[in-house]
Amino acid sequence: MSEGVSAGGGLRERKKKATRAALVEAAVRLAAEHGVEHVTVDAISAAAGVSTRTFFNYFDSRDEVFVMIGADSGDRVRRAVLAAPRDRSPLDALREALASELEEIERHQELWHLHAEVLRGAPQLLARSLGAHMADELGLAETLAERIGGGSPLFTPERPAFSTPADQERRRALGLYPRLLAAVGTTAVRVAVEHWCVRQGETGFADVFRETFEHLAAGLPAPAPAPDAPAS
Amino acid sequence: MSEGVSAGGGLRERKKKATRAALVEAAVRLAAEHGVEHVTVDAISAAAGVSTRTFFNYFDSRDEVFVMIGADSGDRVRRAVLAAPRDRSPLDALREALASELEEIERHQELWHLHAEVLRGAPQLLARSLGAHMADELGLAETLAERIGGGSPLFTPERPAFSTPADQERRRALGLYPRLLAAVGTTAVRVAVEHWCVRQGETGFADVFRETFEHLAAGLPAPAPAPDAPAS
DNA sequence: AAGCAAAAATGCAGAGTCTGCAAAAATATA
DNA sequence: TATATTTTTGCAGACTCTGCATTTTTGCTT
Repeated sequence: MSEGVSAGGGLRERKKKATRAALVEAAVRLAAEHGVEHVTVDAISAAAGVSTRTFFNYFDSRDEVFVMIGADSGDRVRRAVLAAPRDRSPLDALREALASELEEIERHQELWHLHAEVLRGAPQLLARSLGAHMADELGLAETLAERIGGGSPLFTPERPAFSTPADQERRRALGLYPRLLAAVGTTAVRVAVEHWCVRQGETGFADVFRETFEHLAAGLPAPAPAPDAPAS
Repeated sequence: MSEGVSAGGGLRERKKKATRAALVEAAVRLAAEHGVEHVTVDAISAAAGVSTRTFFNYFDSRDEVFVMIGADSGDRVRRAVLAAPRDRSPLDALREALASELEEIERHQELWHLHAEVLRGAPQLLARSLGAHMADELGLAETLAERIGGGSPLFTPERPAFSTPADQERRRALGLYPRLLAAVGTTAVRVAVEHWCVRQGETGFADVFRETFEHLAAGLPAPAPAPDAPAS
C-alpha cells in the first residue's frame, strides 16, 4: 500500500530477491533438521510459500539451492583483484582479494556456519559450492589476465554459468598462466576451508589460509617435519 | 562348458567387466552421436543389451557412466608416487607420477579422444571426470603424506568414493600440506588438459604439462610477457 | 551330469527431479 | 481505470533412481 520503500529497485525485483532468499533459507533450515538428502523440492517450496514449479523458475536444479550462498563473492573478488596495488604479484593480488572476501564471509558467520553444518554431511555439495561460486574460475582467469596483461576491455562481471556453449571461445583467448592461477587459487581456498572445517577450534582460519598461500608462493617445497610428531 | 580361459578370475567377474565396458562404450557412442544430454539410461541399457534396472546396478547415476574412464588411474598414480626415487621433492614425485599416467592415457588415445569429443559439450562432466578419477584427492593426499612422513601403514588402495560418512576422520589425520599438494596437483592436470584441449594442434600436451608444473614449482610468479603479443 | 547355493539380472511400483505449455494472478504503465 | 508485461501456478509428461520380489545365471559339490 502506502509503504515508503527507500532502497532497491521496483517492487518486482524486491519480491524476486525475497522469494529467492526465502527458498534458500527454507532449504537450509530443512536440511539442517532432516539432512540434505531428505529434503524435497516440494518441501522447500511449501516452506517458502511458493509452488513447486516456481522453485524451478529460480534454480536449475535441486542442489543449486544449497550452493547459492556467496553467489556474488566471485564479482567482489574480481573487483578486488583489479583494484589491488600495482606492485603486487598476481598471486599476492589474488591472495589478498580472497582474504578480504573471506573476512567478509566470516562476518555473516551464523548463516555460513549453518550452511557448513548442513554441507558437512554432503561434501560433494561443499566442494561444488566453493568451487562454483567462490571465484568462478573462468571469469576469475579473465580478470587475472586483464590485470596482468594491461587494459584488455574484458571485465564481464555477473557471469553466472561456467559451461555455456560458446564459452570455449572465451577459454581460447586465455593464456595458461591466468587459468592456472585462478584454478589453483580457488583450489587453495577450498583446501584451506576444508582443512579448517575438519579441525575447527584448533587453529584460526586466518592462519590456515596464510600457511596455504605460503606453500604456494614457495613453490610447494617439502615442508618442515611436523612440530609435535617428528618422524623417526 | 570346457572353455580353457587363461587370464582373469571366474567367468562371473569377466562377465561383469564386460557388461560394464559395454555400458560405457554404448554410452560414449550414443553421446557422440546424439549429444550427452539426449542419451537416456534406457537407450544406453538397450544398446548394451541389459535392462534399465541393471544399469543402476553398475552405476550410481546416469552421469557416472560418462566419467568412468580412467577409474584406476588413481591407484597407478599413487603407486608411482610411493615408488619414486627418494631424492625427488614431493612435487616432483607427483609430477612424474602424473606424467607417466598421462602417457599411459595417450596410448589409448582413440578411446580418450572420443570421450574428450563427447565431453566437449559438457565441461561439467569433464571437470568431474578428471577431478574425480585422475587422482582421488583424499587417497592421493594420504599417499603423499605416507611418502613424506615415512612409513605410516596407510596405503588404502582401491578407494572408490570420496565422501563417505566417516571420511571426516581420515581427513582429520592429514596435514595441510599433503592435502594441498594433492589438490593443487590434480587441479594443475585439469587445467593443463583443458588448456591443451582448447588449443589442440597448437602445442603438444607434454609442453603444456611441463609449463604448468614449472609455474607451480616456481611459486606462480608473474610470467614473462606473451611471446607473440607483448603488452605495451 | 544333476543339484544346490550364491550372485546377478530383471520387472515393477513408486518417489522424486525437471521441462514445456497455457491459464491465472500480480505488477507496472498510461 | 485500462492495458501490457512479468511472474506464478497447475498440469501433463519424460526421466532418474531405489526397494523388493522373482527369475535366470553361475560356481561348486556330489
